[in-house]
Amino acid sequence: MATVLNKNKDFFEQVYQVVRLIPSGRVTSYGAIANYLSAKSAARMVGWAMNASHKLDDVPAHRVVNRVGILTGKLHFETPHKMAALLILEGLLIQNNQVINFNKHFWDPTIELSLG
DNA sequence: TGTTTGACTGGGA
DNA sequence: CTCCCAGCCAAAC
Repeated sequence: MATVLNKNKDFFEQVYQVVRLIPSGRVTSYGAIANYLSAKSAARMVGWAMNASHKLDDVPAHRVVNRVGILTGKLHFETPHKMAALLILEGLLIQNNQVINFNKHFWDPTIELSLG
């Protein structure tokens, strides 16, 4: 089963569904989500979608960082330190706005959701 | 209806 | 190694 998601929904909703599947203590990148949804494109759209996810409380946007593991979206949270704080509570190490051992905690939807 | 922007990414200089 | 540029595509103006 390659698609646990409802592709009939809007692009934004597709992004939300993937983000909701990210386990606690794990992180992924905008590009990874974009790659899983519409094949290697619109990484920016994922970020744009997250911007509209504020109204939703089920979308752990703090688990989505850029390809290097930097919390680029922290400034869009309620408070700048909110994003890092949430990740730290989940057992991650944040230093200099960046996730330590990012590759170790990286959660790739293309892998995690296709092999399942 | 056309232009600008953006929580990104990869490649080149 | 750091800095710059082009591509990506939907929403906002």
